[in-house]
Amino acid sequence: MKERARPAPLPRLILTDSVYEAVKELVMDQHIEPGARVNIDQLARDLRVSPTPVREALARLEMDGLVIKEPLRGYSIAPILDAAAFEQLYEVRGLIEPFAARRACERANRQLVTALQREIDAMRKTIEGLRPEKPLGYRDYREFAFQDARFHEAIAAASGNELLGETLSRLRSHLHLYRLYYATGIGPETAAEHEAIVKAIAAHQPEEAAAAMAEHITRSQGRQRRAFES
Amino acid sequence: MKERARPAPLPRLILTDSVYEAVKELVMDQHIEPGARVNIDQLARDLRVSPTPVREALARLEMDGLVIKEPLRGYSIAPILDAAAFEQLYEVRGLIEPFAARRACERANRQLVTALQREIDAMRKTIEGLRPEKPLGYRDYREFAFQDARFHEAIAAASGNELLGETLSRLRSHLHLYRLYYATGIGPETAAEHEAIVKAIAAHQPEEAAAAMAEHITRSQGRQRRAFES
DNA sequence: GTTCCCAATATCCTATAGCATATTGCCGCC
DNA sequence: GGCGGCAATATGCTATAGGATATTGGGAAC
Repeated sequence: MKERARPAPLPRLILTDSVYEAVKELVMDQHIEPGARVNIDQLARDLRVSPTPVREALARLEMDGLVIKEPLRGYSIAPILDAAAFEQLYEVRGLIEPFAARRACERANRQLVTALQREIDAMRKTIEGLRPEKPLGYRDYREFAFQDARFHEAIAAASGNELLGETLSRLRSHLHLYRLYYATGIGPETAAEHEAIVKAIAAHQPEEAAAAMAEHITRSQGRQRRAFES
Repeated sequence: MKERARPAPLPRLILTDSVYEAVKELVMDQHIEPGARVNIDQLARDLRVSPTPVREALARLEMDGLVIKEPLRGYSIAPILDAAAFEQLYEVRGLIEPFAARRACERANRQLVTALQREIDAMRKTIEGLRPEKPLGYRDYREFAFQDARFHEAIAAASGNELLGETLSRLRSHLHLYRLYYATGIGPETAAEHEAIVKAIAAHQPEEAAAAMAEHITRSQGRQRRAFES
């Protein structure tokens, strides 16, 4: 028989998936800075896995635009969004998201409204939980960014067009944008604008919902842009 | 010294990229049918490479949605578009492409117009080159599909928003859609509709360009849908 | 002092071997 | 005759070793 003394280094689902998520978090949480080289063997040792799943994970992340592979030099973390890419991202969001909001409103039911409202409440709770005297940790920004993302994803999913939601989450720059939240400052404006969108959906007014979403995207762009230029 | 008698099995750029393109063509050209299992080792032997680049290529293709990975069963070719996904694809295209056409028209110059016109002429040449008595080979459909794709990509690229073009080409279903061209039938309608778009762009009429593109998408959807239901 | 060349190093890329798990066919049992 | 369990097989997953190439540092020549 064989002895079973191996310490089981990771939770073990599909190793490649675990590595993919792990590296994604590593980048998004600023533990690796943009432009830095990524050594495959080193990363494999750190995560206690073999290089093969690391390679597969990096190949996926390259499709996400989060890392860049140069022919015989290896992988490196993609640079942060520049001003032009930032404007382009919001132009595409401004095109897609109001459309998704209109569709979602046309098909909306009670469940969707309560789910969206629950997300808003959670965000308000996060904001209230912050102590002014205590500096904001990256976990605060992280939580806030996730709540924002979940709200927008829920609307896209409710549009009845799955491809629309996929297209939105594939906007590779979303991941980079997450990093920007660090500088954005967490304010109650986001929750208020979300509230306006939900109100229009609850009233079954598709055009109002689309307009509220467009307004939200524009204002969000303005907030991020201010933080961006500093 | 070392002897150099190795036969150099592939052109050798970056092996992973070559495998990626090779598998993509294999699927798009119907050499592997949807739903079929893909054996990594077998594929590696066929292409005369080691399993590692095959793994990386398949990981990328999974992000494209062209193959599916099941936990401990391996990869298989993604199933063809169903009717719902087909309608969703055209809904998204109908949202994005007229916008791209409007932007491209606003920024258009002489070069763009001539480039687009050249593409249309090439497509007309392809159509005229077909002999009625000779059955259409897959190379004919392939050539036609590529010309159509190049036209749309050129407009998206000219929009001034790179992300718009990337978003469009990332619509994973485009690859699947290519397979549909086999059943669509090649007609002169496509070239004529392209012509209308270019005419609007040449006249610097952004709204007309957007309308012409929207009309083209709708008609294309109708043509494909007919072939789709057979 | 600067530039060019060479060597040493590091890293990626390829290949192969061993392990774990899912699947399939067969046999026995009910 | 149908069903459940078991064993054999196939396949994907992990790990490690060796070869090829780009990069970097030092030394010599100008």
